[in-house]
Amino acid sequence: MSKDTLSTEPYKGVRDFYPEDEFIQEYLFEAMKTACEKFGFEAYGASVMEPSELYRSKNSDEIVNEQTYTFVDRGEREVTLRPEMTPTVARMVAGKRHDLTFPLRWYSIPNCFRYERPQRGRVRDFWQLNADIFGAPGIEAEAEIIALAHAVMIEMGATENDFEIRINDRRMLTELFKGADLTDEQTKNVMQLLDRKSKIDDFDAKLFELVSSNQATHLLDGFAKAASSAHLESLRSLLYSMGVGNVTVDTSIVRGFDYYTGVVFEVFDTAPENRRSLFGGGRYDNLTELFGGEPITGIGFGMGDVTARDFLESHDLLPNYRPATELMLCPMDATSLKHALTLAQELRHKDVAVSVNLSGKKIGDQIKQADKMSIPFIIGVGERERDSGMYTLKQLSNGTEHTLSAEHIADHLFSALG
RNA sequence: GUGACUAUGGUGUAGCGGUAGCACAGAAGCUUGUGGAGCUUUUAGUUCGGGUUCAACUCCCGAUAGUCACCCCA
Repeated sequence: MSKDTLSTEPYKGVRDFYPEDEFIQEYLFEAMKTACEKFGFEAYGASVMEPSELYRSKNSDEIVNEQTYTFVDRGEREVTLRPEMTPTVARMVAGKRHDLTFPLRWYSIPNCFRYERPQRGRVRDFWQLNADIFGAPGIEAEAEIIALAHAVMIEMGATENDFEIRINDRRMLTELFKGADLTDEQTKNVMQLLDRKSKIDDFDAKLFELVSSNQATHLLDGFAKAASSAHLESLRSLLYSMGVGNVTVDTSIVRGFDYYTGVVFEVFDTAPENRRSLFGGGRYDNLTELFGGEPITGIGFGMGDVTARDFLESHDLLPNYRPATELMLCPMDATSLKHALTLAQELRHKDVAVSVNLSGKKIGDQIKQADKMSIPFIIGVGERERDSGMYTLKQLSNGTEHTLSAEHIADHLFSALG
């Protein structure tokens, strides 16, 4: 490998999806899509490029988070590849607020970009299911969103034993912080500490470093008492009645520190070797205010493809690869190749996914290729088939063969595939 | 951004301070209409750059890349 040849490695932190990988990816997206549509959500989409202003904080000119891909275009406009979908959907909803019918149920599976150091569960180009309900302030919307998150997991083949949904309510914290008389700065720091609580073992000591001992005592007392709230208990019992049984209240769930204002939740893997947060979401009330007008309340979640994939892998839930191609025609000579091309068209009209082997190799090698590609059926096409119009459909998985006329191939193949 | 660990054909792996092996994959051939196999032949490698040494894939330093953790996680 000399230095003047190009590397075949993808760009740092991004992935290639070879057919086997793409197959899993499509399986994930299909599960997400199926669950969302069962819940009455409509799909939307947008460009990966957004004006950088969308990610600037209101007060300062700085990008809210430095971990973005940002560039200047030829018209001197500053452009950012979306690091998340929520500002985009807030922009879209705010822009058509008078035309849209609320409450709105929308979902999308966009790819997002973050300039971060890659590691397990984190890449620079990832896909994320975003599902949100806008304009429904009640507990029922919260139940629907959490039930949807649950349904996505179930759709991917998980059982309730494989994961756990932990819910909390930020309003409990807001009141507690008010009671302890925390400054905004302290609130932010305590939130961040709380978010890491399960990962560290000196939570109390750290808390005393952040706030005065009176405040810390007040907070710790509050954390101990605030095991739940009437709202959370109602939500949990509502979800239970909807068949969502693996919900627990966990007052340490805060979801980082951003726009969440009410109920927040996080989905955890219950596998002992992988007890981490898979994804989460919550209620946000002020997201559309950047665009003016009356605020629109929203609740939603985002589920990344990387952690979803890791979850399926560790629970042995990944689907087995199956190629899209159902049948390969294996011509034995040049004349048969032309014949195979017309036969292929005939079968394609009947919705069979047909490939014609163009290698010119011997029939044995062609079968080998089909087998390696996991294509389930082959038909050898030679002089005998051309003359008789009868073809032998061979199923490679078990070696069974059936000799059929062209018009019966499709039906036979589909019934064998099930 | 900080740190730790790793780096051998395309892939997965041995190995030793003194000629780099193996398996799979790839290519060619034998068998010529059911042959998915077998056999033969063959292609292809020590990440890069310094240093120590008579001699470095091996030891040391640096770079690069990957992995993992921290940070962050919108």
